Amino acid sequence: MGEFSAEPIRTARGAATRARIVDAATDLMRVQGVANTSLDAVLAASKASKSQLYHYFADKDGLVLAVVQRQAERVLAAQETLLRDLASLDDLRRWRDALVDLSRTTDCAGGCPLGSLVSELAESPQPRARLADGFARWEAYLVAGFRKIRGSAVPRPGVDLTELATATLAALQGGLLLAQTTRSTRPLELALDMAIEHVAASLQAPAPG
Amino acid sequence: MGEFSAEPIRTARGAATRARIVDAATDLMRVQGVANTSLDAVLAASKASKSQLYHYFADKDGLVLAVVQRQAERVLAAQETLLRDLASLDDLRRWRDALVDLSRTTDCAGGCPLGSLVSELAESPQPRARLADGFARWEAYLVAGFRKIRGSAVPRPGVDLTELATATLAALQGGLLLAQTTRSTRPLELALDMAIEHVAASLQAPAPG
DNA sequence: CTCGAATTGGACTATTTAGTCCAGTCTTAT
DNA sequence: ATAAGACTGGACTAAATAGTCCAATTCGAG
Repeated sequence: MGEFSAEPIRTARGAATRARIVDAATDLMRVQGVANTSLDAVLAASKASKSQLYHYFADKDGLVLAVVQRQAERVLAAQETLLRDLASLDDLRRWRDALVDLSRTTDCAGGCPLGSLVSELAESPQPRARLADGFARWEAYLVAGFRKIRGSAVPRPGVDLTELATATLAALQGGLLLAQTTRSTRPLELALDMAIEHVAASLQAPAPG
Repeated sequence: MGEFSAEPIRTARGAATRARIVDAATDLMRVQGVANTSLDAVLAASKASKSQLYHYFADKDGLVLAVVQRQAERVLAAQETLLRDLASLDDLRRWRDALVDLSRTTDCAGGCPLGSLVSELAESPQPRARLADGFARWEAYLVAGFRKIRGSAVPRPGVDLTELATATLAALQGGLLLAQTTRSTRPLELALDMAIEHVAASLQAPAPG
């Protein structure tokens, strides 16, 4: 308990083995869920052995923790790319379109790789904390973008960019969840459009009067 | 496969047994997840025997299907009560407050009883279809409320009440997911406030000019 | 009451699963 | 080169789990 792995890594070979296991587990748990992915399946997919797995992880919970971390890194890296140059509302709309396209190409299956982990892991303290951290970093990317969108305009009083990002991320997550359920990108489109309108209205100059 | 249960129910006693099993399974799967709830645990909680379970359900998938149905009924009954008399934006805000309070009293744990089932079951056709149906009925309640809010006002062109309901439900689901992750009701509040503003703006008379 | 059908109890099986263990191989630093 | 220790292969165990089976009990209609 409390350790990230049973043993620290001493060699590059060991690090590669560990990464191979985590990557395979991340892929499998993404499509099958955490509880439905057995360690044997992970070992088969990563061509590793039992002793390798238990050399690097204390138990399945330890592996799951690493998987959460890995999935967060994947999602955040993708989002960082999409959001890095965000500087206008049109850029935000292009971000929306990219997410919708991404969802469409996977037939809306799977939902958000990070969001899907929540219902299975949110009652376990350590995974929950890492998921929360992942979402917080995601929000930070949005906040940075919103700041650039607002630019040098007069800040509208009472508008908190962090809260704007939280609402936007909620719309995204809920949109993906409904898209996954209905197998249609429409809920995602509607939710993100609502969020973008909300951002646009909030970043405008104070209403006259 | 394809059957709701292994056997039709012939007596009231049998119906009661079946209901007892489904209720216990629904409770357990709500807090532990579907995959992490064993049939033995369901039987212990419902004080039923193996043969009773397999008399009424073909297999675990059959039971899960009944659980999805049951959970949808529970959630929709609660929402129907909350949304039945919805006729104004202030009523909508009270609905928001009720959901936030509900989330707070459970310490934001568990998320939405229906939404939490999505990530575990959305890749199985029958459960997914029932979840989609549940969300559709939920949206219908919202649409009915929005129609009353709009009342006899001039309909703003291009506003689809169904789309408004979808976006609102997405905000709710995403808000609950983030609330569950961060153990704070704040994301839920922000997401629902955004949705309500969006509804208010959409149901207003067409902007002048 | 009585028979056939519905219902029930619970032992039993086959499989899967997480986790253990140890002997053996590779790496690295000296 | 060589020893210490990192790393690996895979057999093994104990527990949990889904699902089977049949004898026993209860119910409802006549």
